[in-house]
Amino acid sequence: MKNTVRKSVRRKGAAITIDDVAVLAKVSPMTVSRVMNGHSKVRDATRERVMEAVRELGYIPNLAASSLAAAQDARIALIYTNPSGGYLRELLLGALRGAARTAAQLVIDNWDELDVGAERVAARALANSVAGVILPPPLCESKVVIEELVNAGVPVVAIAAGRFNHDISSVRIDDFIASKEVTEHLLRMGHKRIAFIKGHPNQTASTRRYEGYQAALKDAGIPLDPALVQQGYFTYRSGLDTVERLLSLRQPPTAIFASNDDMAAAAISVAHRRGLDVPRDLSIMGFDDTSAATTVWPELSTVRQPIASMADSAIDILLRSIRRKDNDTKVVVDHVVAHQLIKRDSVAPPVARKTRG
Amino acid sequence: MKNTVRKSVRRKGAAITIDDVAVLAKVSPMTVSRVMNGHSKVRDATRERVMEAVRELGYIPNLAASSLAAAQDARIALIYTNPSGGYLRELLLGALRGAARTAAQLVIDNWDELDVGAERVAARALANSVAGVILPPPLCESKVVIEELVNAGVPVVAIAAGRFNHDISSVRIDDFIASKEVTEHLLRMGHKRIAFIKGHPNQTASTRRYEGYQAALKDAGIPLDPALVQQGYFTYRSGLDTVERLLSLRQPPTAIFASNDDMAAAAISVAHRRGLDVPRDLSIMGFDDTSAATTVWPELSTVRQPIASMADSAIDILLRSIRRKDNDTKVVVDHVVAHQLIKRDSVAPPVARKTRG
DNA sequence: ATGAAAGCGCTAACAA
DNA sequence: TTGTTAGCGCTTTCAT
Repeated sequence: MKNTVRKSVRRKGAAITIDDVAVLAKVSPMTVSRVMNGHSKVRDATRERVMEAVRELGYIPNLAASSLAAAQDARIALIYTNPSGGYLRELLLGALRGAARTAAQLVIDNWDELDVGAERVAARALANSVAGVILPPPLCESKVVIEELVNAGVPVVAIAAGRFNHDISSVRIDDFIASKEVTEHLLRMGHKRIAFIKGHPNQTASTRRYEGYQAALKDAGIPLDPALVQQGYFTYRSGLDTVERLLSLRQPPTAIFASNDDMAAAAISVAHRRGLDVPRDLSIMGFDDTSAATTVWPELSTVRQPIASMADSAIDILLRSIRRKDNDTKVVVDHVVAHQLIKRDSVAPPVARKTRG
Repeated sequence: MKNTVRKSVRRKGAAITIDDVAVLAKVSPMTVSRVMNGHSKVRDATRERVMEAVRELGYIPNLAASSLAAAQDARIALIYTNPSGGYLRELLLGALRGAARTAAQLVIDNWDELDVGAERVAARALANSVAGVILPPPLCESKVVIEELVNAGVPVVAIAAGRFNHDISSVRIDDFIASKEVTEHLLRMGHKRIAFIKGHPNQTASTRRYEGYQAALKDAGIPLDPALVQQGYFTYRSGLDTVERLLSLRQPPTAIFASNDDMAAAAISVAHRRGLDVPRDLSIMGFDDTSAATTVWPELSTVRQPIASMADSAIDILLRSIRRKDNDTKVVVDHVVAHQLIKRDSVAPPVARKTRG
């Protein structure tokens, strides 16, 4: 019949704290803290004892307390525009995971309706309220936003920006190589007339992907046919329009490489409406491997860009430079991660066609 | 030339704290706290002064500190399986917003690969590590998961469960009414042969939607044709198969009502492949209004289920019952929110058809 | 209506 | 290698 020791006037929950563990393991709370955080300077025997107590009590550290104490509670913003399809979902999932892992506080915001002036104002306000910012395209290429943020000394990481901009850190794949590989894959299947649907012109990644396509053709000794290159905008709608045009050509392509999955999905739709079989009559490839790629029939061959883990990494990078903030060295890194060619069902060798005339 | 008062050995950032505001506003930190939290007992003049200081300093409260002090730092889990399309994205966005608003700590997890035994184990572990759980379908109908969680006394809220289960709270729309309205919309347009694609049989919402369809037909005096009712599974793929069957009927439907947007999108795809124009030759309606609805052409008429704000509400409900945990009264609520019929381009009156024979 | 004191659970710095 | 002390920024309780 032991009395509950009321340590204080307050104390709400009966949650297990570091002190409980410390008592059971017969060490100081500090040692428990060290064990939990993987600090090396703890004797193995001690560590074992602590872990045992942790397990027995089902102890889970209070993130709020630890961030507060460690002054590590960084507020990180993820600002997006154009919530294009599965892209945002991946982004969120990754950022969330990173935030949970590091006890960072994630602030998500949408700046869809902002003009340049409003963007500047918003960026300035943002700079005052967060310790770091994650910028997916197309925001990661907004001069005013970056300028405001950088001037305010807020570390920024651009996700999937297409290229490294030395002002801010970036996490990206090599869009050029990836795109080249896609084209080469199509080439290897025997395609000669490969159309390309460009992405939104305001994004560098679009350019890089186009360059990859060009490079592959050049390597293969195939001249680029301007009629086969169409300007898209990463939207499903723009895919619809451009593919219409492509398939109305007197000499239509046997394969279409769209700069993202949404436009590739649109290509399938148009092909079907015209009575074409995919991939028999027309091969189609996308880019990104978002959920759109597997929500169409046939499923899209595409390039996997690991958005989620890229967002996760972005948080690490941000946190590193936030904590180093005392030093005067500005840390800007360019983190290039591996992409992966995903072969599904939207690509096949071209069938021999009756030639006109 | 005043000296910086180094309050302590530590102190990392130069973040603005409640004390800074208090000094500027010439009040105690406590009053600032009250103003920030909207407590009523503050004189208007005082409140004004504080707000002024807050604005001038750009003060933003430290969530970690406030949750710690208020002992309000609840860890809330959102467990999902079947990351079906835009659904998860909405869910995340809403939950995130709610978590940020309330300083709850969100834990996201995927239980896709778990069998019943593993689910039970996972649920038990979960019960020990979080203060509340949000369960979207189909998990919100898992007997073992709910049982473990409820037995452990962890408050749970089911999102979009289709009906209220008195063991746990729920946030949902009225699937029956919504579905009835969809069918009535189709009926009003003049359709008589309306096919229905059921959702996954393991989800009550599927049943409710089917019942709404039946009720509308009955009210209109139209007998239900079993051939027009197909079993789907909420996946794009299942939509493909069922619509194939539907359109191969000797007397095909003039309209298809799919239990979610993914299957409706599949319907469009199949229609196009068969050379049918949507909506001229075939009207199609979806359900949920996820991103899939606007990532197809023509854009889908559908029912908007406000998943994001439902997730947001779920956090409130959870928090309320977590804080009330001291009391012995268990709080279980059924929160039904409004849905909305969204008319876009996939529905039109049926064209007169040549009758056979 | 406002303030003072105390402490939420944890960890950085320093000491031993 | 381990413990002690002080305090992160905020809100509770209690006093005024």
